[in-house]
Amino acid sequence: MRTKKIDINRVFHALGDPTRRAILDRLSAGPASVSALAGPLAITLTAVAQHLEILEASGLARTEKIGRVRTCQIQSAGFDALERWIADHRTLWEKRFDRLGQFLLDEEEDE
Amino acid sequence: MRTKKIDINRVFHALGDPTRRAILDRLSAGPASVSALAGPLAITLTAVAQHLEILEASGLARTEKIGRVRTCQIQSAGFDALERWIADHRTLWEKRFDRLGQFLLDEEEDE
DNA sequence: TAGATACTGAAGCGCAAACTTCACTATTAA
DNA sequence: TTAATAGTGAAGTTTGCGCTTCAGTATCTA
Repeated sequence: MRTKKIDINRVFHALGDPTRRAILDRLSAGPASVSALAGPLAITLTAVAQHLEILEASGLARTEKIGRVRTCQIQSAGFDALERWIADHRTLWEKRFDRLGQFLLDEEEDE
Repeated sequence: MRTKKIDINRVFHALGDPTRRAILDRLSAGPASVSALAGPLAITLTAVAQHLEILEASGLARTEKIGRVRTCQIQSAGFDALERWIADHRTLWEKRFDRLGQFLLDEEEDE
């Protein structure tokens, strides 16, 4: 199964906005129409549609229009890319890390 | 060991900027001074310092000034919070997910 | 067929955020 | 003690982004 290529830059930008994360929260509970998403958010339908474009382009959501209703749902591709990015960076720096040093710094931080 | 509370909003905002991710890339290879970080980036020292403030506030980096040199390094707290967020949201929606539906959608996507 | 519903497109507004400049302080080196 | 280095602080510029309005189009319902 081939997977669409995800631009990690888009993913981070998409997740940087609280409203878009709220939309993803809502979609976590299951698919929803654009109107349903707009409901609890105090913004216009247009604004929601714009957020959805960004979420789609980043691979975090997918939408499909049937009749006059556009149904939206979460997509894993964006999340996969994000987890990969974290894992990559983590291994890089954890490898060369002075664990004692960090431990001491963490202790000191608890003032 | 008590851990400092991380605001996930700050984390996402911090990671939303490519320059800040470049700084983290560089810090993955080990600690660096502000000047060293500014070197390869085509921006002023002041700009780098501003990015570092944001990275610190989000728990993605820590800095310490010794003499006239401020040394910067990666901090795990921000990354931990990020991974937690992904894990939380993933389980939420994966639980109620129609796997066959997604499979078909993924296939269709490979045009 | 008429009206309501569900969105779309284009254009514009306002603010936050990234970046700059420049003057300044503190530390180290000659 | 002079000069160079490393970074800080405040203030201003500019651009992008989230949002709005408003005028459409397509679809469904009575």
